[in-house]
Amino acid sequence: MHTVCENVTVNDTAIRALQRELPEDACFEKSANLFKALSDPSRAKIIWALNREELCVHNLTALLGMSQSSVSHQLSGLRAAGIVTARKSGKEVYYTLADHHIREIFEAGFEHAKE
Amino acid sequence: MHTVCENVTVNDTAIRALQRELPEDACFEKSANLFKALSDPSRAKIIWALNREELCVHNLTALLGMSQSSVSHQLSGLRAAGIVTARKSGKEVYYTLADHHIREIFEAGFEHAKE
DNA sequence: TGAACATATGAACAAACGTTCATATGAACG
DNA sequence: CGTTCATATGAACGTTTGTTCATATGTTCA
Repeated sequence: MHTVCENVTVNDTAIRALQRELPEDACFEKSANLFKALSDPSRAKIIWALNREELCVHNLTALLGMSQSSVSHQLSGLRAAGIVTARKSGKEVYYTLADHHIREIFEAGFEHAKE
Repeated sequence: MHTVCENVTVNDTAIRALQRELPEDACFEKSANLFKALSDPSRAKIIWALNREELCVHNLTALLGMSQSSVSHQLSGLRAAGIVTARKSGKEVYYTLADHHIREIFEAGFEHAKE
């Protein structure tokens, strides 16, 4: 039997109880992927901006001082992750946040970050 | 003058207005760092477990099927990021989530991730 | 003190990431 | 058509990240 440190509040059986509740690995991966989308300053800027209004790639580029290529690459990742949706209008492609959960999670983290 | 794609809803002056509201880079970095702490499956597991109860390193190791070293390294990062706090008791060190904001943000993202 | 246990930490390494550069696609308009 | 503008995409590159292995620190107890 492997050794597990014994103490008053948590013992082996408590661990086993927790283990039965432990969600599947896939859950943790999905959740991690969601947070990963928000875990880079450039993406955070993009998301902050899209949380204000629908914007096209050029707008984001001009607003955030990033290169067009970088913005485009990041948007492509965000779209693949289901964070943003794209709407094509002539030459331009307009992006928006995909749903209100994203807004809420981002806002909660962003507000918390500035103490 | 640089070119910005013109259209009905977003024009140059709207971009400039947004730009004035744009938070400082440091804000985005802090926010990104917060989300980064939640953006890895291993850390997500650790945080999920600590969201249930205070646990020592060995407990986490046994519960999550990770190596002791890996758990320790991750906890050290999470502590540096202010996500968890440590309490020493004899040989063991017990970890807890640092505050309720972390709980709420993690729970919101975790719940959203499983649709 | 010395052995056993719990945790921390440094070096090494492969994998993932974010940017840039160059170029491709595709729409608008003369 | 050909040019210009908006966006996408692939390759290359340096950086960051997460894990492992080995070892160090520190505590308990005989």
